[in-house]
Amino acid sequence: MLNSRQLKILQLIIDDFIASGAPVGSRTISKKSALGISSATVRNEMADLEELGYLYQPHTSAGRIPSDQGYRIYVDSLSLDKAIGQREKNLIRSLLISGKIRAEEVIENAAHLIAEITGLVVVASYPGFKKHSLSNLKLIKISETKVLLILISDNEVVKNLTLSFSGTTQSILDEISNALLRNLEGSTIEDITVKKISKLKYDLKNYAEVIDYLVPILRDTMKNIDEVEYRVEGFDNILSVPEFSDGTKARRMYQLFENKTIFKDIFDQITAEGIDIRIGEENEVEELRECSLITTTYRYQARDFGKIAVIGPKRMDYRGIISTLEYVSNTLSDIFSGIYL
Amino acid sequence: MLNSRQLKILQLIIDDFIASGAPVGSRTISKKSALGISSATVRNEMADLEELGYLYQPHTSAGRIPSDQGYRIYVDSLSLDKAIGQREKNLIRSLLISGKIRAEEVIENAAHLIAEITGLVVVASYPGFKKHSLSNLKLIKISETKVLLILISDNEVVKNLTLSFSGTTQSILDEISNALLRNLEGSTIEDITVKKISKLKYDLKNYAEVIDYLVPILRDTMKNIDEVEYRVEGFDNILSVPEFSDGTKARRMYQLFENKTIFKDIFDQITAEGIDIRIGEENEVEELRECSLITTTYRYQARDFGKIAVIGPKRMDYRGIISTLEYVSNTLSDIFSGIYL
DNA sequence: TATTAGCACTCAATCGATATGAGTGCTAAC
DNA sequence: GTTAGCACTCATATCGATTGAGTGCTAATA
Repeated sequence: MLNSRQLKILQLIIDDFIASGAPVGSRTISKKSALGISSATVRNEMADLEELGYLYQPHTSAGRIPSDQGYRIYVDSLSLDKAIGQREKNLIRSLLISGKIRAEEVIENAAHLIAEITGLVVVASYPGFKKHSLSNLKLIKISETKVLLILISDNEVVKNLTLSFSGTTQSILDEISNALLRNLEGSTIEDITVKKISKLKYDLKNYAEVIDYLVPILRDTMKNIDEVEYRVEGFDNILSVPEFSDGTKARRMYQLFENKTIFKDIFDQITAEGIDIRIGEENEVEELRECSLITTTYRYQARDFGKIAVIGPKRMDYRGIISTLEYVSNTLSDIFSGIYL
Repeated sequence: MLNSRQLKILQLIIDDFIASGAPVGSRTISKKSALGISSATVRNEMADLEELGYLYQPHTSAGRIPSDQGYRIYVDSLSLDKAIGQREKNLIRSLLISGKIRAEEVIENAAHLIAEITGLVVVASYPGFKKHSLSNLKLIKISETKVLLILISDNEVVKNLTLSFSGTTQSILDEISNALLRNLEGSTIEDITVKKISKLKYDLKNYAEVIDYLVPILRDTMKNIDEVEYRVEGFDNILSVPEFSDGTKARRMYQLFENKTIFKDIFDQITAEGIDIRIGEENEVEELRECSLITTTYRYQARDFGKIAVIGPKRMDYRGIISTLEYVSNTLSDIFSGIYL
């Protein structure tokens, strides 16, 4: 479709636009390119590229701006060789392997780091929970009226739930905990049903009354476990991006990031491993139609995938972001596979 | 210092400025006031009020804007009768007593609600931890290499800490947990020292080796417990306030709210119970010099106080905010004193 | 046939001059 | 003490002219 000179020109225009944010004129390209081509020739090519839908003019006498299609060609033709150097890689690696033990903290670190490097907003998902099997469980007395339920999945995710539950002692709770664990260990968390919990009564005949009281409370509480949680880092970066710095837009963005269900939808759509790029209108989510979204997956333990997304204006440094994201997600996969423990 | 007419005029000017955000002229006040006074008279009074430092003009031919001192007089002279009606009170009460069990959730709810009502940013502190005594403790195995330490204070705050700790079983951990609790129960959390933990060795001679291994890990982890944590709600509101909606200012604000140590300082300064109002330059924190900060305390259990602050432009609805804040904090005190359980 | 120089044309952005009007301060009269 | 009246100030809005970056088209050139 595009000959190599057209592609070259398109790339130069987009590079320039990403850097400057202003429509790019033919003279700029004529001077920049090593093609030895006059501005008039560039103009002709530009007119062709516009006809093909890769560029457009905000008004007649202005330069060209890339369309979503233009960005798409540009991104697809990017070579990522040496987009980030060994020094940056070493820095990233050393910052991520910083002795944090909890997976959540490692992920927050990673998201924060990417936000710093890219100057954009980063959303990261924590490892899943409900589809994993229960590996440990404990009931702990908080006060006369409250009990804490700790659930641990086999992918090492910890959940705290508080139950309204009076008139018991820690030693009773310990016995119940042990019995519950014996009965439930290995079931996936979403499979823990009233039926399974109720079996406990046979196991702990002495506490039948307590169990009857506990069962409905447990069931209600388990329903409220969130499947996946998200972390947003670097929101303030977007406030410096001219495209979003006006109050109304910034506010809409903030509300977008507050609404975690949207990110469930976004992440659920992305099934392929590796880098996924959505430019402008390619985003199904209305609110992101003016943005580009670059997502990557990292492997968390054997079967689980976590996701990290960078969100910013379409005018972003795709090369650098893709490389950074790839490198960070690989490092995370390494960390979670236990290589650095 | 001020006669009653001057005070009345000052109040009218500030009311108008709070509503409109634009400098207030003499004609506006002359028409509005029921004083039956001409604009010329108002101008004379305004000139006096300016001389006294309660008003100023952004430029010669503009109306007046209240100074920090002006706001101070205004706020001190506010009557709060019926600032919020019974209907609003009932609504607030019913939304707060919504069956949430965890104190953190109740506080988040409250902060969110205040942010909604006031249209401003709300910062709330969670109950303290370190100065309270330990009431329960449990070590729970997460994986071959990780152990979860749960600490519960007598004011019902729960902390999770993850330790890097291999080669043990849950039943050993249970024994250690029980022994630890026996030794430490009742000590305040900040008083838990290596010495106290080390005593364990006499208690659990069989596990001396495990204890030796555990002690330094425990000590390091305990050091990293945050004393107080904060919740920020309604940041997006500030993006709609003209005074802050430009990108740079909004960003600085965001970073202010991200930096939780600043709120430790701010809250620590406020020692009195009840409502505390800081207007503009009255704030010690540089970043809040263009804002007003209204803080209130609620009683959390017997000895503990939590704090909630509303932050916004000096041009804010003091009457409504103070009343809302007072009502919410009283309701929280009631909830935490157990009245609604 | 592809390239380019040249030129007329477009249009956002900038600038300066002018007008508008909200609001003041002062004075003199009530 | 209050107020009508008036001159004055100054931010803001308006309008026309200018500028300049950039285009599209045409005709000449390689």
